Amino acid sequence: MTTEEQILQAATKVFTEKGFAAARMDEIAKEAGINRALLHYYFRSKEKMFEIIFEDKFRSFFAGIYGILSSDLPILEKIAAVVDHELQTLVKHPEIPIFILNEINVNPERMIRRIHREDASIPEAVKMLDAQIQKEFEQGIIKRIGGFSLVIEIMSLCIYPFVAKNLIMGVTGMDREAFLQFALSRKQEIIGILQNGIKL
Amino acid sequence: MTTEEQILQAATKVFTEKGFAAARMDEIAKEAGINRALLHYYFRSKEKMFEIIFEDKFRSFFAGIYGILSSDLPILEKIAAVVDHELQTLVKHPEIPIFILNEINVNPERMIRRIHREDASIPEAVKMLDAQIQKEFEQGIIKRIGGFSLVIEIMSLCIYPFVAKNLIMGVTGMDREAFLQFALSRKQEIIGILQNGIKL
DNA sequence: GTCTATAGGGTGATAGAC
DNA sequence: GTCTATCACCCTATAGAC
Repeated sequence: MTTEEQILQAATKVFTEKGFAAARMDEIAKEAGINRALLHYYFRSKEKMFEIIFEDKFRSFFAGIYGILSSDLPILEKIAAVVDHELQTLVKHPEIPIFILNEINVNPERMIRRIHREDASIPEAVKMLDAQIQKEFEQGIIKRIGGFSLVIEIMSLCIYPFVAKNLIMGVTGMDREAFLQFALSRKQEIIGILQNGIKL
Repeated sequence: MTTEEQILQAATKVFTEKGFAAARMDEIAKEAGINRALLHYYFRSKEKMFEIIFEDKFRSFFAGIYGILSSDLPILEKIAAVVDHELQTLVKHPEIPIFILNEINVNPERMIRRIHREDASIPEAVKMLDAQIQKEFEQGIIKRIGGFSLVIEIMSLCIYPFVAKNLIMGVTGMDREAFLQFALSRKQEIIGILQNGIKL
């Protein structure tokens, strides 16, 4: 692994654990096993490093979802596919949600600007979903619901446990492994709840 | 309002907006319209101030839920009551979830210790819920489900939008008022989804 | 109680040797 | 490319006047 990759890996760990404000360049350097000055040699500033990592995490989290949302699966199957994909991603990267959501919270304007620059596809995906729901509703397959509400419900059920991961682990005494297993075990339950909610 | 109250109010605002690490004593002092030194006169350190505010927020968020969870309402009504109470609290204090969850994330051990000291009632509430579900299941009223899963599902559907508040507002263009209205408007939908999930 | 001034320590960033 | 040394700033906390 190159030094640059070592640094990025270390920085990813520290930034996702502590957030931008509490992260220390010194800790990143130690984690990477190199000197503090070298971080600046490769990435110039803490801010630049953070931006690279944030965009990478943001993309890796939302990539794939649009593909599924805009596929031509019938809505009930689409729900199952999105939930499946979401939980797979979350189990692989359990730290992403709180990392992204917290940074957006600390600095909403900057983060929203960045997201808009990166990715204007969320509103479009919701529109397409609305159209599909309308169609299947007219065909008498499902209830009429809002595409946006549906997306929020899917996200809520999938993502929230990961946002509250440390609270859940602390309260129940689960370790990391047990938590991930618990999160995955809810898949069919979540899909069932969502499908029940829109089936006639 | 006394100086102490002014400080607490200002500190609450800054801590909940920025989190502990990014919050600045100077900003709190300016917000309170007083001198920085006075913060230390009243509260000694940033940490002490934070602890007071964190515990207050944590309590005000969970207070009331146990009462409802351990009441003798049938489970379907209990769900409606919890969701109603939760959304009321969230609309009044929309900033609490990400504040609490993020601080737990940055410093899990310390926060979990504090929570255990404060409040050991979550596991008990879950146990009682399990017993009630078992009873109503045997009476043929509802499906058999896990009390813990149910609690997670309620929390997910109620809390997640508030955790993602700034993302949702940024992506949709809603302002604060519109967001709160949207969040409240989901109440019946959430209750319906949850009740459907356990009705026979 | 409230202020000004400043100590004291940490943190991001840079200069310069190798 | 990688290091040591150091700068310059920021931030919490305290001392001391009023």
